[in-house]
Amino acid sequence: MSNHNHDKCIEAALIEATNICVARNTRFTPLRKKVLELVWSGHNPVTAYELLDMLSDAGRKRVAPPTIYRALDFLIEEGFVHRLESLNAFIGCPDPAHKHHGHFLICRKCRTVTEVKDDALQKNITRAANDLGYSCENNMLEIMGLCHNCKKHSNS
Amino acid sequence: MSNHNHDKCIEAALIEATNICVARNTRFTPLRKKVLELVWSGHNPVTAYELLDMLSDAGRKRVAPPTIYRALDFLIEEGFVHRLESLNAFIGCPDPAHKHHGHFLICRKCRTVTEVKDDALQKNITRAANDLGYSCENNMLEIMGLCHNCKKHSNS
DNA sequence: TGACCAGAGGATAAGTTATAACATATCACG
DNA sequence: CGTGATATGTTATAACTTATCCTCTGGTCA
Ligand SMILES: [Zn+2]
Ligand SMILES: [Zn+2]
Ligand SMILES: [Zn+2]
Ligand SMILES: [Zn+2]
Repeated sequence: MSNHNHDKCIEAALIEATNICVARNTRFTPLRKKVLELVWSGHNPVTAYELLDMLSDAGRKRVAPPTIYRALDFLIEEGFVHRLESLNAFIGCPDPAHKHHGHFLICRKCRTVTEVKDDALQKNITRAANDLGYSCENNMLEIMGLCHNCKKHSNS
Repeated sequence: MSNHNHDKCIEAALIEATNICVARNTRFTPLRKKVLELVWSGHNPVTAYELLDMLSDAGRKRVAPPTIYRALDFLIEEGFVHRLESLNAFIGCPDPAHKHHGHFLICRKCRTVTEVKDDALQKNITRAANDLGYSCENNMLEIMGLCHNCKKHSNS
């Protein structure tokens, strides 16, 4: 992710989410919008409690966990956010318009997360399930390693 | 998994673990053995606290969470047990002799879990990571759906 | 207009999962 | 034995998630 203008990422995510909610006639309330914006504060996963703190810092009076979890439920339901199971954390989806399962690359050093978009891989996964008699309704893939950047600059 | 003699599964898992620990010169203590046996009580995932209850029921005086978590750490480290991230639960590995990452099929109805052993799939995953500049040190794939049996007998 | 209803979100509490920190027991080995 | 390393016990608490109840608001439709 290096040094890009991240404001653009945030803005684009918010605009796309807004459009999708209009199209679906779902309610993109100020709270939900704010939480999505906070999720997009970086290309790193954030936990529910980090969001809680961020939201509380942002002028509002201290909010309680259910507030965050409800907003996240909505955002996940709409496909704006994915949950990273191995981290108990959340990350914005760069392509919420197309329904898909979450496949992620996670850098163990800098914690940058990149979403994998690979149709061949998804087909391969579905086939593997079918081969063993299972249907594939949902699947998650989380790959832990070092990102390009951290590989270069590090010896571990 | 249907109706097999599950005692054989348990016995085989314990024997193999014993052999591996002898070969590696690691300590397969009574506690660790007991926990592995409990993990293998079925082909379904068990949570740490379920293990805690089982262990406590099994005559011993009530044990505390760290006891279970430490035993699980060991069993996972040795490859006898995998952790299912999406369920916060644990399951025995049918092939601990060969190092591999955990790829699972999980039936959302009966909770049976089947481990996928598919080298082509693993290669595909590693390639997908490399394509995006990441190394793949570790990865987990969890596929949720219906097993063969539940597909037949159900309408949902 | 005003009764009604559904959904969002605030407040409180509790349930579930996991670890920190420290004490003690057991084992391997000289 | 004595010593260090590893394993287990004990207590407390952190971290994550959900249930429940209640109020408010905005829309629907006699
Ligand atoms: Zn996505
Ligand atoms: Zn990195
Ligand atoms: Zn395995
Ligand atoms: Zn099933």
